[in-house]
Amino acid sequence: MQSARLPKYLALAEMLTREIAAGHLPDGLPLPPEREMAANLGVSVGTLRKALDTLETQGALDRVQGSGNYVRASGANRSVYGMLRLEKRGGGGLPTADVLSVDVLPKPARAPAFGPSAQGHRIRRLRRLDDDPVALEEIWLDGDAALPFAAADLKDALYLFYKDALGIVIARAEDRVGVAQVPDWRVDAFSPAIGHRVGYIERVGKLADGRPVEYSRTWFDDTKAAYINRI
Amino acid sequence: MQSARLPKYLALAEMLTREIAAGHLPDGLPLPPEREMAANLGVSVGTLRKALDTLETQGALDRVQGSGNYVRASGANRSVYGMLRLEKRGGGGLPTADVLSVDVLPKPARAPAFGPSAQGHRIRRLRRLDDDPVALEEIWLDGDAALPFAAADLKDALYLFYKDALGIVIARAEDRVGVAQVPDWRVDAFSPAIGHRVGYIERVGKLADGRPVEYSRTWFDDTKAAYINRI
DNA sequence: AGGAATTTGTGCGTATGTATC
DNA sequence: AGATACATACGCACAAATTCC
Repeated sequence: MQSARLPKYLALAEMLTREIAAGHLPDGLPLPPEREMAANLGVSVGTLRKALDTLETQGALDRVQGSGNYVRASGANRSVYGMLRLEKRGGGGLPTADVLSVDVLPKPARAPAFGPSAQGHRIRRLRRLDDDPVALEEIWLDGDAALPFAAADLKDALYLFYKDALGIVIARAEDRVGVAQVPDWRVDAFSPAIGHRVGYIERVGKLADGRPVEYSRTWFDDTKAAYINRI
Repeated sequence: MQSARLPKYLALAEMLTREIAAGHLPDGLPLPPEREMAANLGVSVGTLRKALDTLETQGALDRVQGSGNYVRASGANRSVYGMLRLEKRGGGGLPTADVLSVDVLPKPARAPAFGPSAQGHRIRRLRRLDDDPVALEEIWLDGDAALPFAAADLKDALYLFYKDALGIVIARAEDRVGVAQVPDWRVDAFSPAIGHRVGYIERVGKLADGRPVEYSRTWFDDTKAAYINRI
């Protein structure tokens, strides 16, 4: 059961979000008219509009009838997207993810603090770039926000789920980058075997007021993907 | 400056939400196929789909490809929609609202408790049914959640704003229904004059755990609208 | 001030893909 | 395997808001 091809409008939205997050489209920049833009991108206006709608709900775009579409590259967008950013070794790559499991469990023993609760929500994902599996990821959210959520809620864009459903906006983060052993819950699609040493990132995500709310660990196949920290 | 006509797809979404909230469309009910439904309602499939998309993001509908659209009338939907529910005297009516002001102020003196802060966010609205002004409404949210929001964020569907932007889901509420004088901030469109006695509702909205977070007062023109408490 | 041009929003119809039954 | 039903994608026409002259 392999991750289905991403619809064109979502691929477009991801691409545009990436361009904005990377600073290639500066804040306030008016995009070309939709018809023109659609022609340049080789898609219909309707498809482009669905992508732009997605950007707008992310807060990355202002759409003004009669005027134009304006980039909003302010703070949150960039850092939220920057969260756990992976790229292909040559750069780029369309990010997707398969959610492997979602559970509520006691927090892991050696984890840094990320909220008051003793429980945490654990999400495990297989991350892909251009459909190629490149990393395993384990994300912990503090259990105090007793929001029930299912794997179905967690689509490709996790940062969207954070912002829209949970109201969480990760403003800052601290990373520790190193090497670690592939965990024992590795899945078949991910190449490196259990116990092998691979690139490893440990991250604590914090709200604007500094409170830590998220803890994540990522094991990546560094023959395929590179980790880029843009925050 | 009168409230603009609601687009067809939003009017449809409101109508369907209302039907679900009222219990006319029970939980689990499969809707007719989209083409058939669109034909019955006299709209195009695309327009219907935009409305159904809205319902899905509200959590009031499950859309399953190849299978059908299924009503989800569980808890939150109904009570959230039931919040401050007004209908025309004959029943029904398409609800909209003009936001008059949004401020942060000390909480009113004789208000019941609704959160720890001494400050509150006050929202004043003119509520309409089928564009006809039927009620004045004043909503207070606890000021502790220091979420800045502007009038632009408060569209017709306040319950959507609560859920999506603030993460607040009103699970229960206590009402006091009676008669009171029209407040001194009455606007011209609302018929009864300041000081006249009209239908009045005072409500405290509570989270699932019982904590009060919202306090509202509504003065309604009971020659035009009736108050329906469905919780 | 006002009208024309530009640009996004809404709505419709249709064809094709894909998941489910 | 076939039928059914939702998902995606395209294209067009008109409305509404803004901008420009």
